Amino acid sequence: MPRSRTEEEPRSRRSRRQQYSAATRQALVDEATRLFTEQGYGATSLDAVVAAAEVTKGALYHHFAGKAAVFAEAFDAVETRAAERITAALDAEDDPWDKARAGLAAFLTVVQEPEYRRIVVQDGPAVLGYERFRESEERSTFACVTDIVRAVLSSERGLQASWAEDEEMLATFARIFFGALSSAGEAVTTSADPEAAAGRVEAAIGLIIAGLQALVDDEDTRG
Amino acid sequence: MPRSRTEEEPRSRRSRRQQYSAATRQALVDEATRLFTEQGYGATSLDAVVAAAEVTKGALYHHFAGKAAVFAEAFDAVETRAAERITAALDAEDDPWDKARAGLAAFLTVVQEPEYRRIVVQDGPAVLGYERFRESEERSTFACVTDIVRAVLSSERGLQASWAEDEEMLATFARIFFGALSSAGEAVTTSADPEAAAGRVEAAIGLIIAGLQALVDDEDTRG
DNA sequence: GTACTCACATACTCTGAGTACGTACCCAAA
DNA sequence: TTTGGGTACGTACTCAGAGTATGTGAGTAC
Repeated sequence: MPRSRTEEEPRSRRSRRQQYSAATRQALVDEATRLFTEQGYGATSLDAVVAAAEVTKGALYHHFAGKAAVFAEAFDAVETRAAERITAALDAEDDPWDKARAGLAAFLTVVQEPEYRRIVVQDGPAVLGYERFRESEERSTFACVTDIVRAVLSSERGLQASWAEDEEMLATFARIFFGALSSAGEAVTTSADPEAAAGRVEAAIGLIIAGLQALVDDEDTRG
Repeated sequence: MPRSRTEEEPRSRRSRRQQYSAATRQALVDEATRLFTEQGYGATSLDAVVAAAEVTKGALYHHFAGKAAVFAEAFDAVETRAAERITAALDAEDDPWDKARAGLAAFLTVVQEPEYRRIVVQDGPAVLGYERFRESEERSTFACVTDIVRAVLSSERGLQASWAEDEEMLATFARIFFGALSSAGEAVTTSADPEAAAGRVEAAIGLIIAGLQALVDDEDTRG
């Protein structure tokens, strides 16, 4: 039994008009994401986007400030999905080192996807500007890496050296690992044998981590 | 005493006209580099470039295939200079570990310069395409890192584990360190206190390397 | 029902990349 | 010295595409 129209409607908060509007906006973002991924930002015209979404430029400029704003929306969506997937992989593990391994694998998977590679890695910095690019990164994928590093450093079986409590040193380590993983992911993607390349990356990262553990062990044994 | 004009002129290979032409081309590249650095690729019009170089679009399109070709020329120049500077820093050292330290410092310096940040890091991938971007990188700065890693791995005081001879593993390590350094350089640049940030980066990288050495030492002591 | 507003569509402007073509000057051969 | 040709530009254009101004019709509130 529907309530009075004058009050707020809890079942469907948004009016029909608002729902249509949201659908139009979503269609624009979806088609833009697809075209940006296939052709890149520069080679994609807004005419092509609005044609694919079956609307006109008027609709696009009603919802967005301009071409860059559409891209920003697509960019955020892709980055958010990427971060969510990595986070999900992390949440499936309890042990910090298992988290690290799972996160590494998830990261390597994500950075190989066309949407992420084209929109985030290739066009992101140029279109959004490096500053804004970095901010988005900081909130999503980089945050994942920071979580992993923090988990490893603070675990009982982890690295307990004095620099583990230094927040800035932690950020530095996270930044270094993040760059290493991004670059490594690129190497995996462009490799002729991605499986083998991923194995080498995991082995190399594993060695680096084992090395850090060895340092801690040496400290422990010496007192 | 000038020779016959019909023969080749060894002292000045290029005719006056060719010299003028080369100067025009160079002026275009120089001004384009400056404007691309200041405003970015997208916001820089070719009209602004030719105006700054005091020529017309006819001259530009005589020398270059288009806007992207001008950028590619500027890009290559910036990357080449960066690689030369890092190489010079490496050549000043003999010991592999000193090379690594000097190379790290040189790398961190280079990636902080506006030309490199804007043209290579920010706009390079989008304008040239990731494929071509990677190829240029491979020949210049990434080659420097590979040299460092190779030197360290093959030195007597270096890491002599079995994976040191594996070329693909070497490339993987180089790729990882390269990404780590690039990302770390970014962190240094955007830091409020770049000096301190650079110190943290060098400390963190130093720890990672020390960890790898510790692994080798353990192997040695055990047999 | 009526006035009002939001969500678009249409038709335009305008910047900037790329092109077609004209021209002056250098250089080599006659 | 002349002449012919090719190079190195300059000039004037086209055209695609981003952004804008304004019209309009379907909701929505009262």
